[in-house]
Amino acid sequence: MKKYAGQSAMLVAIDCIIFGFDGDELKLLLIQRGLEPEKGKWSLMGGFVKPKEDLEKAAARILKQLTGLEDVYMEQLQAFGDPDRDPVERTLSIAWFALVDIHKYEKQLSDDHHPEWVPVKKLPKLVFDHRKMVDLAKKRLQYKAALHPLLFELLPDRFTIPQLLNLYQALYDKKLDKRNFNRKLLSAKLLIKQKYKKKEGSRRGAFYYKLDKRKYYSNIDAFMSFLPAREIFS
Amino acid sequence: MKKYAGQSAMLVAIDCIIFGFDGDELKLLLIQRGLEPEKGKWSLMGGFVKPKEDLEKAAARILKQLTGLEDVYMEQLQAFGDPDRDPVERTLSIAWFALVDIHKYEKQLSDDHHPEWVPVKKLPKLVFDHRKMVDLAKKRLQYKAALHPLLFELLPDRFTIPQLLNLYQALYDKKLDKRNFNRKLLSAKLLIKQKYKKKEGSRRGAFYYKLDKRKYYSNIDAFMSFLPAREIFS
DNA sequence: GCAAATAAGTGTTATTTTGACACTCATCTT
DNA sequence: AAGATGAGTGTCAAAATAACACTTATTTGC
Repeated sequence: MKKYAGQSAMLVAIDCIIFGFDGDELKLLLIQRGLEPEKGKWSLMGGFVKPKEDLEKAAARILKQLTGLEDVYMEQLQAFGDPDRDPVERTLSIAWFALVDIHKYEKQLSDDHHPEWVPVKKLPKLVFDHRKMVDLAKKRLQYKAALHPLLFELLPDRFTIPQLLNLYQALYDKKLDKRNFNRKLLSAKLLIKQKYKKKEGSRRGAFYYKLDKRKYYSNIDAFMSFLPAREIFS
Repeated sequence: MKKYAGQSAMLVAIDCIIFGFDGDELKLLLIQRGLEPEKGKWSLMGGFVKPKEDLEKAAARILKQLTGLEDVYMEQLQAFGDPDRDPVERTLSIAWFALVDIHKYEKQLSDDHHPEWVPVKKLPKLVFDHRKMVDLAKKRLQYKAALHPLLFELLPDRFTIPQLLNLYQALYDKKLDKRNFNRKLLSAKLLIKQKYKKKEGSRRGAFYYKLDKRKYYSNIDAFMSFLPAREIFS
C-alpha cells in the first residue's frame, strides 16, 4: 500500500505517572533513567510504543514491567509534543496516570530501574518535561477525585474511613471535617461495613469497609463529592 | 547526537473537532477528505505535525487553514493510536476540539476541502475513527460546559440570554427552565447588560449582553453551573 | 485494676441552594 | 385597537450544606 509522501515520522513514547498512598503521604513511583542522556537521573517510567501496539496496551505493558501489576486504573492524561522535549530526537510522549495500591506493588526482581516511591510534595528534579506531566497529573487527579469516587483505587481492598479521609487530606493538603466527610461518604452507599476493626494505629480501632464493587463500577463516572464545594478549586 | 536505536517511528497528525452554533443547532465543521484513501468522504479537518512544530501550534495552524480564525478556544482531547486506525500507514492522531463563533467563520478562498457545517445530530459517516473522536468531544464538551463557563466561546461578542439558553438546550438536548437559568447565570456576574435589544426573532426584542472579559478569563477554570445538577449526567 | 490517653464515632442547627412553578410586559402585526 | 409572540421576572418549599463538640472504645502505664 502507498504511504503518505513527504511526511516526517517521530518516535512515540508513553510515560506513566504512578500514584500510590502509604496511609500518610501521596507518593509517586519514580525510576532512575536507564538510557543516555540523563542516565541515572530521576524520571517517570516510560517506554516506546511498539509498531503494532495500541496506546492502552503500551501503557499497561509499561506499568506492568515496572510494578508487576495488571488491571490497574489508568487514564490518558495528555500528549506532550514539544519538538525539543527530548534532546536526542523528536519523541512525542503520551502521559498516562495510574492509581495503584501501594501495598500490592512489589519491586520486580529483574528491575534495573531502581524504582522508589517518592512523596509528591518532595519531588526531586526530573528529566525532560516530566515535572510538567506530574503537575498536570496531580491537578487532574485533584479535579477528578473531587467530582467522582476514584481514590478507592489507591487503597487496599479493605480500608477504614480514617484512612480514606487521610488520603483526601493528603491530596488536597487540607484538613477536612470528619463528620461531614462521613455523612457524604456513607450517603453514597458505596461502602460495606466489615465486622472487623483495624487494630493498628489507634486504641479503639476503626472498622474496615469494603467497596460495593457493583455499585462502584456502575457509578465510576457518576458525580459524587465528599468534599466541601470550594475545596474543588486548586 | 545519537538516536534511540531500534525504535520505530510513526506519523503524528492532528484532527480538529470544530464546534459552532447557529442559534438553533450545534454544528461541526467537516470537510471532504482531500487525500486517498477515502478521498471525498466526510472527515474532520486534520494534518500532519511538522518536524519542528509543537502540538498547540500545529492544531492552531490546521484550524486557521480551514477557517481563517486565530486565537480560538482549543483544547487537547485525546490521542488516538490504534495501530490500524489509518490503513495507509501507522498514524497517531491527537484530537483537539475547538469552539468557534460560527459567524466569524468564512470559507477560505483557496479552499479545496469543501467544508460544511453539519448538525451534530445528523452526522454523516466519517472516515477512520473520526466518529469516535466526535463522540468523545461532544461528551467532553457536555461535561465541561456543565461545570465551567465555556459556551460563550460559541457565541458572538454580544448575545442575548435566550440565545445562550438555546445553546445549552441544544448541547444537552433538554428543555431548561428559563427562570432558573437566568438566576444562576446572572448570579455569576459575568455578563454586562447592553443598552440595545436584538430586534430580530421576537416582537419585544431581547437585550444584548457582553461578557465581562476580565472576570471571564479569571474564572474560566472556576466551577460555575447554570444547569440543574442532574443534567450533568449524560 | 484503675486512671489516663488516644483516635473513632456520632447529631443538630442555621444557612444556602435548589428546583418547581405562571403570570405580566414590550413590541410588532393586522 | 386587538391579538400574537417571545422576553422578562418572583415566590416558596425542600434539600443540601457547612459549622460545630462531645461521647465511646480500647490500650497503656502506673
